[in-house]
Amino acid sequence: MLRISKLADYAVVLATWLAAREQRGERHTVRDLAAVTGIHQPTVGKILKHLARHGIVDSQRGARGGYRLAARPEDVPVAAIIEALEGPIAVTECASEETAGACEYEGRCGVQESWQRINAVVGRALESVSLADMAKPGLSPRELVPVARVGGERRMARAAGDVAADDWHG
Amino acid sequence: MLRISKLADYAVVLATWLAAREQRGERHTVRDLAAVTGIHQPTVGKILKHLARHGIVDSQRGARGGYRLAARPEDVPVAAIIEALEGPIAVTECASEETAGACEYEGRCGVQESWQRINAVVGRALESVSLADMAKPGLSPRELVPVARVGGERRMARAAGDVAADDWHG
DNA sequence: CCCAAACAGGACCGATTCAGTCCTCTATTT
DNA sequence: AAATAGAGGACTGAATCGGTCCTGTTTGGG
Repeated sequence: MLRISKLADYAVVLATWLAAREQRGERHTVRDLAAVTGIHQPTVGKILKHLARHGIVDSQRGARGGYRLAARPEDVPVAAIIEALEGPIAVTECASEETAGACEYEGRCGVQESWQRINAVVGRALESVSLADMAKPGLSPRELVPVARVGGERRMARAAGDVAADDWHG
Repeated sequence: MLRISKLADYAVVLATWLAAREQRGERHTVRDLAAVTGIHQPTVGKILKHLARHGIVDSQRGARGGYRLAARPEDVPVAAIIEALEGPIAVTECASEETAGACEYEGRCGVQESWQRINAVVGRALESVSLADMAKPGLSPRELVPVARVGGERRMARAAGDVAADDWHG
């Protein structure tokens, strides 16, 4: 699967919603956000607390309090949202600096360095998409190029970059 | 985390090992592979059965049997190994065609299309790295470019593609 | 000054998923 | 025929995760 957690998924939805109506710095309460997104209120609360702790949203307590985005939507990469909920992005255990050394096969598996590079590619893909990008769908919905599999020819150079940078803002 | 399963991780290690000594089509038994990689024998067996069912390795039963890679290492993307163990790569539930429609928020979340594109980027990153790439570490270990986070400037165009295609085979 | 609104922080449990093992069957070689 | 080796699937213990709840603390309004 290589899937992000549900909480992180919800977090992106919530943050994108905030990004879409980031007007005059208005705050939105957990109750309101739960109502408009359909996500259960306690879960919304938990997620926003995480985002606030990581400086992605700005919170205010008390009556008339609530949350709003702490930065401009263009400046908040999706990767930051995911990391706020799940910690550093690491496709394998040995791919991140934090958990490197925890693998018992380290040193003799021979693929650690390769994983670190794959991880960098994935991380940058997520880093290259902002909340502003998430909020405006439908720009150049170009048909995705079919990809060769086992036994096929050498594969597309730059394919990842094409989608991440060109397609998106094309 | 955004992490692949341990089984998929082991699978890549095993397949890479096979790729590294793909000579004269020799076969390797589960016992031997377990011995050289340090992974427990039953686990190695389970993984190779999955890889065989997906046509990634070629198996032969009986005395003098064993496994070998079914294609040239350059033609086997890491993505194929992961998919053999975990199913289609899908960063979120709504990102893959198979499980699309299972999300109760579908239609009103507004980020489904964006996720599908992110998923395509990640999938291609994994598709662009072959077992041959995994087997030869150390080619152009260029320092990774630091990436701007929340509040930073607009980010690197083509970064993902640079790493996936250029750095790796550069 | 007090009450209500709203977030902060963390404990907690139930369910799901995953890793790992085992058993039986089939195929191949000697 | 016997030994070797994979095929296929069932099963279980553990770890993780999603979701809820409870108790503070802060803020604004009457």
